[in-house]
Amino acid sequence: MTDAAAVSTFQEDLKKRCSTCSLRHLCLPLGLDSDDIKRLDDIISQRRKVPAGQHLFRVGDSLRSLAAVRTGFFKVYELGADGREQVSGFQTEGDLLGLDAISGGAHRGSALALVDAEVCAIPFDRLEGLLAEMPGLQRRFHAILSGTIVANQTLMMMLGTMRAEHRLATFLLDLSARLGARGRSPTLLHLPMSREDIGNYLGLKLETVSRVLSHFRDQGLIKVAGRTIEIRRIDALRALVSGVLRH
Amino acid sequence: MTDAAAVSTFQEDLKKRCSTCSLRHLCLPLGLDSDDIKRLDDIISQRRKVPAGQHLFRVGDSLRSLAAVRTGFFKVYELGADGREQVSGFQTEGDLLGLDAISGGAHRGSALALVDAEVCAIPFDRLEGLLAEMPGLQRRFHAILSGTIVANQTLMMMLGTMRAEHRLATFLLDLSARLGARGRSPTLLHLPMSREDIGNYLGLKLETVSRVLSHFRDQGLIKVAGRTIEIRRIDALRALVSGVLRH
DNA sequence: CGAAGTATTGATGTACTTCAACGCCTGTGG
DNA sequence: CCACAGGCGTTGAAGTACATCAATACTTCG
Repeated sequence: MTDAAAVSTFQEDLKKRCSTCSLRHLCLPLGLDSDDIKRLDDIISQRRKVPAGQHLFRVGDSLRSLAAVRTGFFKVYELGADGREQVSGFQTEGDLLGLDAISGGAHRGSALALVDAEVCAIPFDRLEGLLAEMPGLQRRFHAILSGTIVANQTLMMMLGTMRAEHRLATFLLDLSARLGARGRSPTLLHLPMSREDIGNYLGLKLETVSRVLSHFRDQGLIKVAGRTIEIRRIDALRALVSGVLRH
Repeated sequence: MTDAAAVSTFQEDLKKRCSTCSLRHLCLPLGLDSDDIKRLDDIISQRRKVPAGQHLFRVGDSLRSLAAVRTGFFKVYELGADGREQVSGFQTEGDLLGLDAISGGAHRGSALALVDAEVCAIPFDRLEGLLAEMPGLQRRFHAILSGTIVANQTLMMMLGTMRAEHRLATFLLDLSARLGARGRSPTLLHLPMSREDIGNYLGLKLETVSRVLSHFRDQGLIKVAGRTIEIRRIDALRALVSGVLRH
């Protein structure tokens, strides 16, 4: 077996592991050699189950590990000065949790499992060591951090300028795209969070969320059955967001 | 001269350089040795002037360098699908520009100098190389990226839940704190941006910004003279934000 | 089944927007 | 020097999108 073939085999092996571990976006395609793969594998092989309703971490917990979501759904929220809750995001398969804790060393928010979930724990100190030695991984990690900044800015734009309908449409399309990218149905969504959580995330009240969903349903854009939503006319939702049907 | 003393001297030297270069937050305190300092110094020593009204970069420009603001004031904004502008932040002395471009390699927004400005350019490929070799610098850089995420989440919370008065108060306090941390007056603010820019950033219309500022003025919280604002009762602004005077 | 949490829908209230008029400042040309 | 134009900011009046309050239905689970 040639070296190249050996590397290739190892990469295939890693791909499988990462696939089951929902770490595709971190692991691939990095151009790793076999040693690198072993060491990365050691680090990311720790797993942890989090039952529905339990926290993966809470505000103030010190950062030991980042977590990559393998299965399930998390809600990350913060508490304002006056105790009000603010949902800052929903994480599912393939998403990383804990990035906000890198600055400061302690978690800024709490991560609650909305359904039974499993995560891969990535000890941060060991990851830092690997980053220094693996330029491809370093680049990928920076891209993830930067990508999180971009995603937040997109949400900011939404909260700053969009009307309720646009917000909901954007939310549904974003979820659809993320689930689709992970091999799930992009049209049949099982939202594990309440209307109130959605509203909180989008800067709306739960009644408004409900009303807008009903409105979409009446227009034939979606089909609503409790927390299961089927997107029927994704093109129309996109048109709504991009302003073609504005006003 | 002992090694320790040599290092200390070099750090002092770096501190001076970085101070003039507004890079204190990147350079210190890292525990660098003399070689490291030289190499970092090489990288960050490139400067560039940007006259008022000109762009440092525009959407789509490929990322060559990050930029640390030395003097002046920038507005970073993006264009939505329908062409509407969305201001995503104001950067001044000591702030880094271009972090959102790390993922994707191209700038997601445009950076416009609101007044004559000067920046230090930090070639990104060379910075990446240094990060791999300098653990302290790597950690600091990750902290900055993560800190940007946190700052954006704070803004998100603001846009999602706060009322107009709270937004303006938060905006003024944030600006005051940032300027104060860089040795400028925390109470006498020269805002180089228009009311429209402020409103855009905060998710409000320019008339609302004007009204709220007038309201603050009538309450004796601030003194307004065009784009110069003097904070007179910073405690009252803080109380407003923290919800003590809610409703 | 009953109870509690969650979702939908309606009626009313309000914070912010929109539309509009006017004042202030800066620069430009006669 | 004054006249006038064009930006920017302030203030008022009317409109609207969303919040709030409230009643009813659905869903889940002991």
